[in-house]
Amino acid sequence: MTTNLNTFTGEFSYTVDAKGRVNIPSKFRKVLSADNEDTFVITRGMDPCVWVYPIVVWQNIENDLKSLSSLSAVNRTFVRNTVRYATPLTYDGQGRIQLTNNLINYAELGKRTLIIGMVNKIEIWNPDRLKEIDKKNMKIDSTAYDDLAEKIII
Amino acid sequence: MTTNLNTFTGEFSYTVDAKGRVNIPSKFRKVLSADNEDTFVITRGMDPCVWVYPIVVWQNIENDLKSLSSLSAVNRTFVRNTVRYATPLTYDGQGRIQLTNNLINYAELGKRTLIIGMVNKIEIWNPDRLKEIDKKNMKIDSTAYDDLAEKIII
DNA sequence: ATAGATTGTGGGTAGTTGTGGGTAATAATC
DNA sequence: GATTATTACCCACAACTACCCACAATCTAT
Repeated sequence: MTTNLNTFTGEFSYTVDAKGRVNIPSKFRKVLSADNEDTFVITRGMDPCVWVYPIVVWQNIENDLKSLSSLSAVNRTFVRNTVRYATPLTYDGQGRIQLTNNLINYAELGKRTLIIGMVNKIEIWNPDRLKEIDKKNMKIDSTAYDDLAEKIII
Repeated sequence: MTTNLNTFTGEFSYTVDAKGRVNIPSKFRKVLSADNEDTFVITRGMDPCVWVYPIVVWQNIENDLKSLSSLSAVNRTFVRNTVRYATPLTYDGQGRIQLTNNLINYAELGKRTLIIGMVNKIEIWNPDRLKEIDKKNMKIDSTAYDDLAEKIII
């Protein structure tokens, strides 16, 4: 395969079982670089969903955060809000990760979930919540997209 | 797992028992480097909470403090306030540390506490105090926060 | 088209973790 | 020096978690 490592695309439908476990799509597991050692970091997304980072991607974020001095109140708040809900975890023999109750509640996850590749991370959604957000975003002024168009050639 | 050593993330709810002991979450103990020899330094946080450093991380802070000349009154005050309440301690067979009364009073800790990983250190909070600070920080001038968010891509 | 491998889902079990309390050793007080 | 208070170490147990096995559905390859 020639796809970029640690890069995720596509949408998949999976179930959260009674123990709070979800499968990471096999396609995603296959593009993980070996130095991840089957480990992710899960945390709150900016939208009401769960964000899943390969550990090597997350470690870059951590290293950036380490450079911020706690003498500044803004820095303290930023670090706290960023890492507060972040949990590292390895997937089991069946390729599943164990979600935390905190994150299940935050993203209002039920049995059926949508798992979406977001290039450098993965999102886990309650399908209904995603539909709501999609509808809301339809109304985004298209000039916002125009700004992006200058940066990204698609 | 490949997680960074002496690096803490996540939020956990624990109890302070009648003897003033709190558990250090097992996930935190597991990422401690061996040269810590199960030892932390606890001290006053800049916010109303207790800060817990792995001893090897604290030693770096001490070294930085040594570089500050005592000719400056600001330096003297800063050094004094930083190390004044710092106490080294090891955790017991069950992974608990014994808090000092001074710090319990300062952070107004009751039975229920929140333990938060702050990357290079750990914070122990009274949940109510943290809620207050969270609320206050909502109103923080967001330009400083946005500057940070541009530097650190999450 | 069929056999074999892979993948998603469910459940059981043994070990770990959080919490409480007890006892011995140490320190403090009179 | 005797008594009390404080601290350190050990044991117990319930709740939880990680790991293992099972199996049906899907995909792959010959």
